[in-house]
Amino acid sequence: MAREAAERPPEETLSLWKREQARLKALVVDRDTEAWQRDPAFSGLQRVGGVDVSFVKGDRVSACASLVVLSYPELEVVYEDCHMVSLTAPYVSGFLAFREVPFLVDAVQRLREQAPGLVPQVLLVDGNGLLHHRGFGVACHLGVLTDLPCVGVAKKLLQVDGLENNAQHKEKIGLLQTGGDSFPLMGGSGAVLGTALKSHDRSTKPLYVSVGHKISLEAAVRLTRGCCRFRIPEPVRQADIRSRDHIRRTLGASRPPAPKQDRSQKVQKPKGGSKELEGEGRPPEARRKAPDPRAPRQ
DNA sequence: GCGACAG
DNA sequence: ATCTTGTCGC
Repeated sequence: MAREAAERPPEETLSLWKREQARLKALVVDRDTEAWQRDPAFSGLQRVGGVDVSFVKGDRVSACASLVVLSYPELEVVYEDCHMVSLTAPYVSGFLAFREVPFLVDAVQRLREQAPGLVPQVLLVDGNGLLHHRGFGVACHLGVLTDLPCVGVAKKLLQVDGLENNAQHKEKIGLLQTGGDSFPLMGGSGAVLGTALKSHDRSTKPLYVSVGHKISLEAAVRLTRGCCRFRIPEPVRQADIRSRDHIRRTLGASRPPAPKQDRSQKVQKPKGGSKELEGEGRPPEARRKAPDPRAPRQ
């Protein structure tokens, strides 16, 4: 039971998945469709969503899918939905959507039913959009299935279509100066597949932003930048933090004995109902608003 | 056998 | 993805 969530799918399944990706790819809209996307200050944008799926260590099928909605430009969480799910597909590079997207679509559906007024105007997705083996990453997949504008935000460069995380690439990264600086990721065909973005002043590793659905790459990059308090855009970061928290709470009660790790030295647990973290430990120049997302000065 | 490999 | 403590800096 549920072995399919752990084993690599047979080639036949991958073929079917590729056909599905090709079919849905024809429905992707890679340009701005909303008025706020064209506005220099994104005026009209009020809600940005973030999705993520966290996993249970040592369990190949249990996971927590989360969808959060943040106000813009304040970036405060106004909606949260964490749901434990049973995975049916394994992770295979290039097919991430078949593992995670069904649960994210479910979450969007629940939101549409329970709080239509809080449905986000755009979703930031952990993963790639057009920057993908077949030009149809998880951000495109979720966008097409929900008809919501989506942006792909990956933490690592997916090396496809000639893109490589080599010395030259690292050199360009080193040239990025301040938050908002970026450079295009050009595929072998000459088409720009995405953008490497320094999401804030002190961040060594860039974010790899690409179009998911119903948004232009330029707006996608500006929006991502506008959602960053730290390196990871707040919507995705909150979705991640909360889904992991949900797992801890859910597992904490129904989990065997703690493996009793004996560090015959130091180490002591806080042990209070302390909830630490969660954005309040922010830098000196704490912001009330997101950084001005207007086009990079150059 | 070796390198790659979003999450 | 997951595990994991401290540590250095603003």
